[in-house]
Amino acid sequence: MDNKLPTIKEIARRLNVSVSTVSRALSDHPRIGLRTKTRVQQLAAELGYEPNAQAIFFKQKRTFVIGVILPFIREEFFSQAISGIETAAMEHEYTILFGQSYDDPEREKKVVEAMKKQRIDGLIISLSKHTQNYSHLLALDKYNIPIVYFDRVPPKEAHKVYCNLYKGTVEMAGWLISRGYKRIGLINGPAKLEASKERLNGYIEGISKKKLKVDMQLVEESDFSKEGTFAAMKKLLSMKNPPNALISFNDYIHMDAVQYAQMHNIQVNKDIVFVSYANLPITGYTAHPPLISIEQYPYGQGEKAMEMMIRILNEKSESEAADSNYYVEELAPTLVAYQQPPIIM
Amino acid sequence: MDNKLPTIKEIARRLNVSVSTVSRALSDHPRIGLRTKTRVQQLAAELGYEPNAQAIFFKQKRTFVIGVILPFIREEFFSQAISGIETAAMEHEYTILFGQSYDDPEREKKVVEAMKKQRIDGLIISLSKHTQNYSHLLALDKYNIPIVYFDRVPPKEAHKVYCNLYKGTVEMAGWLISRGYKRIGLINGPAKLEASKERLNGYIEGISKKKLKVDMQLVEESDFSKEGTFAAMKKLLSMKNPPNALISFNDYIHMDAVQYAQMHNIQVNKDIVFVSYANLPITGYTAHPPLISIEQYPYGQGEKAMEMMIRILNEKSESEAADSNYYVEELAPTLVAYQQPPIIM
DNA sequence: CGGCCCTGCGCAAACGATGGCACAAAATGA
DNA sequence: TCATTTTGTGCCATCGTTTGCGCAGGGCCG
Repeated sequence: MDNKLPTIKEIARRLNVSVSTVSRALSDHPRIGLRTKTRVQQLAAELGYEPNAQAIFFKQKRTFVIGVILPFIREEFFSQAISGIETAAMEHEYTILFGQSYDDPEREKKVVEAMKKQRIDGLIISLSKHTQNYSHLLALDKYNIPIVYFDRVPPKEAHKVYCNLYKGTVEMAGWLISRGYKRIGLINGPAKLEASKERLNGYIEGISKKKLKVDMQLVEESDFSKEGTFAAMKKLLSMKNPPNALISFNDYIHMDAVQYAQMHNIQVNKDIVFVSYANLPITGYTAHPPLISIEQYPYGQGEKAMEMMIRILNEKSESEAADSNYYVEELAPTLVAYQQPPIIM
Repeated sequence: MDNKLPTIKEIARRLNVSVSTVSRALSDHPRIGLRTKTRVQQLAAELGYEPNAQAIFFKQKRTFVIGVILPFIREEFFSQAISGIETAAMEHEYTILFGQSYDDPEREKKVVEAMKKQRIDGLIISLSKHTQNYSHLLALDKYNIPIVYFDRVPPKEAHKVYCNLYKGTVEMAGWLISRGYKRIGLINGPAKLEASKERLNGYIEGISKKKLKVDMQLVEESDFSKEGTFAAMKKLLSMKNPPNALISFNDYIHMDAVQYAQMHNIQVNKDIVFVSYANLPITGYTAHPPLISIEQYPYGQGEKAMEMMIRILNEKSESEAADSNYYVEELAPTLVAYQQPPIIM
């Protein structure tokens, strides 16, 4: 009944050697005699000894735990991202402490604090949409906990991995225009979000580049709710000259927009061509996936973020010295076509 | 540059008191004088002292970390489940160590071992589909790490939370039959899975109960791949007397089955009525969601699993004594109808 | 005024493992 | 044969925190 876990002490006691000898024998220290080493290792195996990581980490001031905070794991983008993170972590013997912000800065703060308490070695985070204040994240600095941002990254200097959606949007607009779609609508997110600005700027640049003029009436905002998207669609569809192509902020807005269009007898991808960001597998099951999508490589972003983190941690332990420069990895998004649209004009 | 984190020792040194006094002052011990207490607390606040959870947990042999292992976080069922788990955990100041098995027993084992190394306080797991050997999980017993199984639970005695899909399937078959659908197909998972057995037994019982005879030709298996499901569909549709209703193992198989049907000019939910398990939100965006679904409350299951875990941990610390009986929470699944089917006959 | 209790605090052990240093015994070299 | 090196092992401090116990000084009671 005395389920005493075997410790290094226990082994030492039984073998009548000191704990340090056992410690060294187990880590194959060259100064330990072969006989002793064998005896120790045998008994350890027999007892099923496993080092107490807690104790080691405590002494070494590392936990081999990386915190990961995402807005919503239920969004496929993020569930793929965390899979990339996890896989990279396992390869390097790190584990993942998980938390969601639900796009709520308060919750984000709480989660960050809980993780700080646990003394994670580093934090990988995709910011909540509404995070403006970074104090909870800056507080990690004091604890020497590096942060790698991914996907939803802050504008400031920092370690980060992200897709340049500005460029992607420019390309997407160009793609549509070159196929004859000149009235391109955009259902964007709330204007103050970085993610919205990127898309809008890309949209404007993409259209201007083709010598067309931008009609801001074709740009609407959604607050990401179905109602918000429906309202945006209503405005767009009630125009005298409605769009014949529509860029949606992401696949979720895309799906709601399609739903609205269908309810109003619009022929999806005929009357209006729908395109979107993300390229999530689920859209493949929907009746009308976006005609083209901007692939953002969530798995790859996650993987890269984790690898960046590990690089940072290794450098930190190598040299206490200055590491004042930041790693930035910008991925070029790719246009993925599900099917060819009719070329008009 | 000496970013020394404030420790209890540092405070003691500065205030010329002993560390124990500081420790007690911070935890509001009654034997510490008001003056000292205030001085300590003030300096602690000033230095931004935060207790090193690592150290405390190390001493107390608890980490306040619960491991969570899921097959695939990208399945919405599981992403909802982990949200329930996380929320319940936060309420009780626990954090979540996350890992996926990808339905691979080998990987599951690795993840379990990594978590054991981290000395999690408990493990919540939804088993990999193919896990037959429980040795890696039984090994946790030695470390006094309790396990709560959820959703995919083992047949043996254990702490568990799950939906009784046997009952759900009986109901679902009855529902179909009472609306005139008497040739009910079933695309099940591999026969050796517990989850498949439940469904099959429910299917048989549900049909027999209505005094109909079971036609095993209507039961096919899929290995969960699109190809597997397509093959199953092909067999079912090539029957002389094909089914007019189809139960799919889960929403993912359902979606593939619908896709196959559409490719073969079957009128979905007319020629054949499709029903499924899970009731995931994404199916709402598909062209043909299942007509009815068995709601399995993933969020609730997750929440309950975490609460059960906390109960177990609390009891363990209260009494070292026998806790030989297991908690089992069986949820009754609910039939959810998206739309009414035509009643035939 | 002596014994007793309360108040306020410090000492030190403990948690599990690591690693620098010391030291004895054995081996080597001159 | 003695000095020196090598080899194998033990001692002890350390990480940050908690906690049982001890002890001094003051107040109270009889």
